[in-house]
Amino acid sequence: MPELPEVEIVRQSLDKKIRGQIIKKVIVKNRNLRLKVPRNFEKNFKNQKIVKVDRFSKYLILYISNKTICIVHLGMSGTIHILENKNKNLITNTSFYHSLILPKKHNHIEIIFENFKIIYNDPRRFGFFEIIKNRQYLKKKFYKLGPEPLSSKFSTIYIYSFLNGKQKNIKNFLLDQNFVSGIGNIYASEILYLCKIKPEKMAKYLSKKDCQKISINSKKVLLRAIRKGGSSIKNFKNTSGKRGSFQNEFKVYQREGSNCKRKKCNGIIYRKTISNRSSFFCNLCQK
DNA sequence: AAGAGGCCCTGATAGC
DNA sequence: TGCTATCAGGGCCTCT
Repeated sequence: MPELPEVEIVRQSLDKKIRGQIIKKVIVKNRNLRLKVPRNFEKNFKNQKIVKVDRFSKYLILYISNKTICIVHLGMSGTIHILENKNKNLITNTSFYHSLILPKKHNHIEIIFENFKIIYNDPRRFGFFEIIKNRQYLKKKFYKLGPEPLSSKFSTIYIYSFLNGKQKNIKNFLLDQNFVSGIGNIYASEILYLCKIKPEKMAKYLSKKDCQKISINSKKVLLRAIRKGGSSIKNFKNTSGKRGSFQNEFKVYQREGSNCKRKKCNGIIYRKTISNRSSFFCNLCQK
């Protein structure tokens, strides 16, 4: 569910809240996430300090004082909530993913600190928590993934040479984490709109200029989304104004049947299923 | 090797 | 009201 900007917003608020804090206890209520939560998971955290909350692509990386690393992936429906001790009903709303009311079901993991606890909620259970004992393994795990779209490695040359001769549409490539890591279904559509490239265009037909547009617009869209606090699609009940607002700026995503936002374009936004995922695009200005 | 498709899971919504 | 079908922001595995 969350793409790079949303995970980054969670990272920022989580780091602010738990960096330097000591974990009193961990409770796992359901181990059946996408990866089975291991038996020694709780023990690994007890009385340890959170050194830092980092991120690569859509993965959160928790550095623990005992030199282990906890990787968290939110999957499609994972959310993190912060529950303060003083007032059992108060949930700190530090990012768009935090609702003021804790969901009743699917609260799978609790990490308890002295004055508050963080709760991992995930109805679909596509997310996971993984403990990593050495950094070499972490490197190995991320090594096979493509560069982040925000990094300088995601350059015109990289894109052009990677896609050279590839018999697959560009939309699929933007979702392919081995090509570029962190873009998901919403931002893939938004990026291609800004590039004026239709999602079904075969990668091998992209010019260098197209690749340059992809490099530039990926950064542009994602950075703006981060500044706007990410995109909040689900309407949480009783959330404060701290939800993300990038959904208000979508040019194509979920705008099927609406007019193209480009001033001189009379196009209509279409939705088409490509490889089992929805793609949104303007029928006129994206070629 | 590259590319297509199925699958993991629950919940919200639309249509009959 | 209650059924069924479809869709949802991800990523892995298998088959060709």
